[in-house]
Amino acid sequence: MVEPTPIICTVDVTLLTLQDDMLHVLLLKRDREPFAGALALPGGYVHAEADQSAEDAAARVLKEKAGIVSPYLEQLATFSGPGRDPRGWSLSVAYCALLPAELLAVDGAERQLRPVARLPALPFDHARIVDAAVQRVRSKSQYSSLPVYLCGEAFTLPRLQAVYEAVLGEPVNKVSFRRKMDELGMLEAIPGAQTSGGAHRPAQLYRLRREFRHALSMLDRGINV
Amino acid sequence: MVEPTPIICTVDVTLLTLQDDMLHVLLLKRDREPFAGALALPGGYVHAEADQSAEDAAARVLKEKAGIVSPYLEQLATFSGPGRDPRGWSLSVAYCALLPAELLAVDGAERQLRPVARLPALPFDHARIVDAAVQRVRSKSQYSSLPVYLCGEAFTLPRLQAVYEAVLGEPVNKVSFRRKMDELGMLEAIPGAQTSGGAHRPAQLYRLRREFRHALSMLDRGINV
DNA sequence: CAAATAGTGTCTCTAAGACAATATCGT
DNA sequence: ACGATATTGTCTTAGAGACACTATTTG
Repeated sequence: MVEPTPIICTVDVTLLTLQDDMLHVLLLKRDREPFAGALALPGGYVHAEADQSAEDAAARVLKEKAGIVSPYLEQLATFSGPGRDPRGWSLSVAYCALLPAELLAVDGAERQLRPVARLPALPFDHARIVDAAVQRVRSKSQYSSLPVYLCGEAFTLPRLQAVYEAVLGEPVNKVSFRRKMDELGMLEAIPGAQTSGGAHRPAQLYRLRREFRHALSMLDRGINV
Repeated sequence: MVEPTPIICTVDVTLLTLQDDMLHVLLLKRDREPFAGALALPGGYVHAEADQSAEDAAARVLKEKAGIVSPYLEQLATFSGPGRDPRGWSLSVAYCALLPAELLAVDGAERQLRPVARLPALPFDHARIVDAAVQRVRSKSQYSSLPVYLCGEAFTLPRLQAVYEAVLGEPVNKVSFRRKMDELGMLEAIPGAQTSGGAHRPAQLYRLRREFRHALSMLDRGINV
């Protein structure tokens, strides 16, 4: 058998963040064909010369096209077929990244955050990719600490709870939430650091324990690939 | 920017089955380079001309190389990099299939079932792929009905429980198991059908309800992509 | 009826949610 | 002291597991 027809190999990254307590996705204005000028997910070719893996390519694309280095980058799924890209039979490895909104610079035209609940029409099969990302994040948030990636370095428990609620789209029980966070043992109170300003009791600030900074706890469900 | 260097696009399928109450994986003797003669996962190029998607390619490979049409075929993850295939920078979309052992014809030399707990050395990164498949199946079995794909058409509850225990590698509570199966409402007793032969009470035979034949219940955890 | 496995009833234990009391701020 | 939000204590409830009992077959 001979080498088959080359296949277009790309990566696409769904970068999710929280704005106004709603999940938003980063969209970039495409600067070349196909779909030049349209808003789309950051994406690009896998470069055999530059990349050591598809994940490397995703990180590179995110850095080059959006100037972002995300601490969380997870492979979602791979989408493929003859019809998803007008250039021909293509295959795209989709990734999902999470970032606190504070670390995200968006300028009006080129980079935009759009709420995932009201997306514009997207080129390729990017709508399906965003759907898969949101579903994955929701699902993992039910049993893992994934939403901490949407908070900054320091956060209060009420704030973290609000983030969980925003991601899950439903209220969570306060007592159970705190019990769970306590059991997980991933957070530590920042000594002496508390919120201030409101006309009410200040809240304790927490941060991820060092051991968990770069290793998200999945409760050993073995879901992550 | 010009089109980048072509990338080798393949699929690999981890077909798991149960033999002697242990998970086994199907390995084929490779008939061409690289690694001709070695045992490896069924795999092959994605054909832009023939396949409508990578999943199609996986189904085709399984059919052509092993003569199998699996009712369950799930995308696992995509593995890529310059070093995993001696032919060059390659990308493989890995799939996981499940099949009852009765439907699997293995001849001594060309096709073999090997226990996942004692795998021979495998070419490429096939060992990692099998690991990912086993992990995924174990994980999903904790909250879904996935193991029914390892049983045949009809099965008893004690048998199904044994399958769960084999997959999970730990005993499961009989009462809870039956309660759960009952709640799920996916099984139905086959009227009048019972096991026979043993010197003991016969067991009721069950089958998947029609609604669930081709739609595995994931308990709405939204894990599947 | 004895042995063996199938199927069920029920108690206990654990985890999650509801509810409400207490704590600590700014005004 | 009052309003507001944070934090904690405890009761209730739902689900999972332990255990033991009943049921049905063959020899």
